Amino acid sequence: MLAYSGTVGDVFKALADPTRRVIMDELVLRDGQTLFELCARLMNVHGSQSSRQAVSQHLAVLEDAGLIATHRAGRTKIHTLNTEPLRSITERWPLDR
Amino acid sequence: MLAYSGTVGDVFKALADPTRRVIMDELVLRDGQTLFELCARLMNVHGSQSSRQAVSQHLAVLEDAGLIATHRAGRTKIHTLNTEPLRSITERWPLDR
DNA sequence: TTGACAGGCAAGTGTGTGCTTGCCTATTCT
DNA sequence: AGAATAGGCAAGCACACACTTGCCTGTCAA
Repeated sequence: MLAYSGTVGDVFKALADPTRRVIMDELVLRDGQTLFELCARLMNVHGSQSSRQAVSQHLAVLEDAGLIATHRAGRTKIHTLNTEPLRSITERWPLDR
Repeated sequence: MLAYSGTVGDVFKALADPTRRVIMDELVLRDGQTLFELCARLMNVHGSQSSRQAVSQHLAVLEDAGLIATHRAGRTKIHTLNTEPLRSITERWPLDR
């Protein structure tokens, strides 16, 4: 039971940023990472140079769009991928013509 | 054989705008429309209030992203939908987990 | 309890983007 | 030929957005 307030447009706006797409890629590789883990992996694995605050704001956008879910574990925050909103894309504009 | 110069990110940026999504919707309903036809239908059918120039610029963005193809017919320009770039979305972040 | 760790909040900045405005080219009709 | 039609080009404006900066809150270890 996921509770996110994103509209359809928020999904596209969220994915319009290249850094946020890389975050999605990284969560596909390893789901359930914290903010610091994501920061380190974005730098080392993906060559991104985003600061912690920048990544944090990107994660907030992705969460508002419903593309990731979060829950706190102690002093860390676990980010989990949710690709379900992407389904509406191919449903809206069918691929087979 | 479609020739468009759009990158992956252009597809998302193109779909991040609500007016452009409505244009896509309208082209699903009735493919191969001209600029003026699209302007009229956006106003009457979809309640949009975009000017001719605004719609024209939106169509250019969609064409750069490879989401529509165009060809001239006399003094009109026919816009044809192409949903193929959308396939890369679900391929990049698979839906079934 | 004190310090380090993980993250959040809010204001300010600079670039990007959607839209308008004004004028231009090309094609069709009478 | 002349006028109307269909669309293009380019400069300017206003707002949105990504990012920084600085400081604050909560959690764990010593």
